[in-house]
Parts: sequence; C-alpha cells; structure tokens
Amino acid sequence: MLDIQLFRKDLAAVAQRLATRNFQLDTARFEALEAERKDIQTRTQELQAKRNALSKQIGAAKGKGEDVSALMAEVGGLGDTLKSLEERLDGIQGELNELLAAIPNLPRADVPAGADAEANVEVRRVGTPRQFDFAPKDHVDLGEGLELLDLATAAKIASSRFALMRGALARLHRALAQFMLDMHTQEHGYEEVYVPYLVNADSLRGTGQLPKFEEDLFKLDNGLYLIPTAEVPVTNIVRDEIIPAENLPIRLVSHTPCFRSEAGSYGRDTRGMIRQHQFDKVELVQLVRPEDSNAALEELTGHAEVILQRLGLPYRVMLLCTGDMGFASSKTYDLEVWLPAQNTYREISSCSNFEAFQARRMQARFRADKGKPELLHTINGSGLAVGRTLVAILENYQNADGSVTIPEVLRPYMGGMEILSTVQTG
RNA sequence: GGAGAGGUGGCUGAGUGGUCGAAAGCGCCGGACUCGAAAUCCGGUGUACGGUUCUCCGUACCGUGGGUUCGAAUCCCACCCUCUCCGCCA
Repeated sequence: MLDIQLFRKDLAAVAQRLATRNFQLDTARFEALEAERKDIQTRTQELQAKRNALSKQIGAAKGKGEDVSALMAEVGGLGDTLKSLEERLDGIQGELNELLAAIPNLPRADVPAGADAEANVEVRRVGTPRQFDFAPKDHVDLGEGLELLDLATAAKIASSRFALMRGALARLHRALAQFMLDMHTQEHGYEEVYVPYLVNADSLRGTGQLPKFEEDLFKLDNGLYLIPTAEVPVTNIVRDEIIPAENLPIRLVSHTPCFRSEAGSYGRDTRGMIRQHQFDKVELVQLVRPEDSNAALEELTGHAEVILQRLGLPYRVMLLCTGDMGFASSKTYDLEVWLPAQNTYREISSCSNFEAFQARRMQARFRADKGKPELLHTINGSGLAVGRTLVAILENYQNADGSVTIPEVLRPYMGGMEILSTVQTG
C-alpha cells in the first residue's frame, strides 16, 4: 500500500509513475472519494464532539440532581443524523482502502521503464554454459531414465503439476535445501525459522497477495490459505509490531513448501518440474531501516547468487523493468539459471525491495530511541527455489550415459555419493 | 472434542453505565538533591486519523464485529485468541 498522503499531495505525478507499470489510476474517482471523505469526516467529527459535550453535561447535571430533559431533547435529535453520517464515512473509507489496496508499488527511479520482460536489463552474467559433445537431455528424460522421477504416479496420486521423486533424487532434493540453509545461516548471518504453511487472509493482505491475486492461491474451507511462498508467514512475523531500532536489520531464512494454483498458466511449462502446484523453496527475508533497504537488496541478491556459484551453475542477473515487476515490489532482480535442454536462462530466484509497501499494509514498524514509530522496509528473495535448482543440476551435470554427477558441495549431504546412475543404489 | 477462567497502555494490574484514554506499581525520559552514583522527591511518558499549523484543537481506539443508551472498558449478542483440567493424538 502506498501512503495516501502521496495521492493527496501530487495525484498526477503518482498516476504517471504508476502508468509506467501498466497501471491506470482512476484519478477522478480518487479525487471524488477523497473530497467526499473530507466533507463527511469533518461533519461527523463535529457532531460527535457536540454529542460528547452534551452527554457530559447530562452526566454532570444528573450528578447534581438537576433536570436533564432539555439537554436530552437537544442531544436526542443528533442520533439519527450522526448514525447515517458514520455509516457513510465507513463506506467511503472502505472504498478508499479498497482502491488503495489494489494499487501496486511505485518503481524506484533506477528501474528501467518498459512494458514487459523484453525490456528487462541484464546486469551481469556469471559462469559459462557447458559445451556438450552429445545432445543434452532435459530433466524429465534424465530423471525418468534413472527411474528416480515419476511424474505419472504423482498425477495419479494428486493431479498434473505434482512430482514424485525417489531414492537418491529425493535425497538430492533434500540435500539442496540443507545446503542452502547451512550457507545462509552459517555464512550469511540469517536466523532459520520454521513457520506455518497455512496463513490467514490478514497475512496475505499484508504482503500483497490479497486482495488482487486470490485466484493464484489454494484456499481451505476454514478460511486459511496454503502459502504460495514463505515470504508470507516470515514477513508477517513483524505485522502489528514495533521493533526496537537496535534489533534491525533482522535476517530470516526459511525452508518451506510453496503452493500455487497456477491458474491462468495452463499452457506454460506443462512438461516437467519447472512449474508445479507444490515446490520447495528456501526464502530469505530482511527487515531493515529505510535508509538500508537499497543496500540490503544488493546484499540479499548476492547471498542467493552464492548458492548458484557454489553449485557451479551458470546464471545471469536481470533487473526487471517497470512493467515486469511484481505488484508489491519497488525494484526486483531475477536470477536466471542456465538450462541446457531449453538452451536458455530460466528464473530460479526473484529478489525484491518492497520498501514500506508491505510494512504499511502490515503496520510493521520500528522505533529509534524516543522517536515516533516508523515503517520499516522489507526485502526478500529466493535463496533458491529448490525444485528448479534440482532441474538445473540434473541438466547441467548430466553425462552422455544419462547419469548425473553430483556437485562437490552436495556430496557431504549425500553420504559421499558422487553420481546418480541406474547402477547406483539409492 | 468436553468443562472452566480470562483477554485493559512497553510490562504487571485496578476499573461493572457519566469529566476514563483509562487508578496504582514497574519500566523509560527530564529535573531537583549529590563531588558523582544509589536511594528519595517533582514532572512527563500510547497509536492512528482529521483540522490548524509547528502551537494547539477535535475524533476514534480497553481482543474483533454488531447491538442497547443522551452516554459503554463497564450491559447484551456473535466470533477470535490465550490459559487450566479432562479426552484424543504426531
């Protein structure tokens, strides 16, 4: 949510900045609502003040045993007017909030303008894609060839877009998550947190998934939702809290499953594990002072990159343009890993600075000694998406015979295993 | 799932219809005392919104949402949460 003062101060400028991210602000509607709000709020408060004063007089008069019928008559007429005014005020403020809650964040000044992913800017490229002297297979052929990946059975158990992994592949998946957690907790200074995988609507509203993106979520019949990312439960830890400034920054990491309905993406990435209803992710979250958030985004992105570097996976860093950023973000870097079978880079992490956008929705604040509470800034990023990292390892580390070499750094987590092959025992 | 108790300011905790945004204590801030500190004493110390403007004024907020009333922290209804005991269970 953006600060409403921004809209009051310079509506045209805000609308213009929002337009760069393909959002058309209905300025006429805002102005009308705001004018009505001001008028009704003023009148309501005046009447309330009058009623309060008269009621106090009644109390005082009764205490002295005086006759209060005149006062009662005077205040009696206020009731209905006041009630209808209060209802209208509630209605208008509700409308304003709804309008505000559906407006995306403003892009930072250093975000390139552009309508879609075509305008994203490559910031750097790390590692060189391996040259194969055979035709590289994709992760489905590799996993199924090794009899360690079974998408058909997953579809039988649940539906399409779920995976079943067995033996050494299931272990490799677990090893990846462990490796990532160990890196972030031991080398990057994050505290590991274990969080609920179901969250309420207030939490989703806080991080920006609601009210606009309900169709992407799985909702349970008790009103809770499956988390689409650990960002939701982890960031909401500070919802409605005032953090002492000396406790900032707070760096948290959590490994969770993520659930996405993938509504509206039926034709995309239908093959394999790239786009699933359920996938694991290690998520990095930072809660920082406003003046630190820009540097924190760079730092956090670097922490995610280290995972790719240690795994020896080629990748590039993309700075998303205004039109391609997520709803709540003011600046986003995507990390894209090289997938040989697709002969392209694919998103494996998204790191964003939300500035005060989520904090304002969550009322997540900090207090510098003696000062007023102030909204903090939130940053998060995948460090990394585990399923897609597994895909990248299978494809980048495959051998001509269909086996897959296990990256060095993961071997300690695999009981020393060096290769996934059909002759290997899981 | 059953029975009971309870949700009040940073914390503890009083308050069962009328100057209650809320006693008291603790904590914190400022001052006095002191060479300094402790103790003691005095004063201050919530959040948001609106108006006015750097000074105030108003409104709302005592788990949440409704209701009764001229007036609700206080009465009524619904819901949420916490605690204790029992049952069940990883």
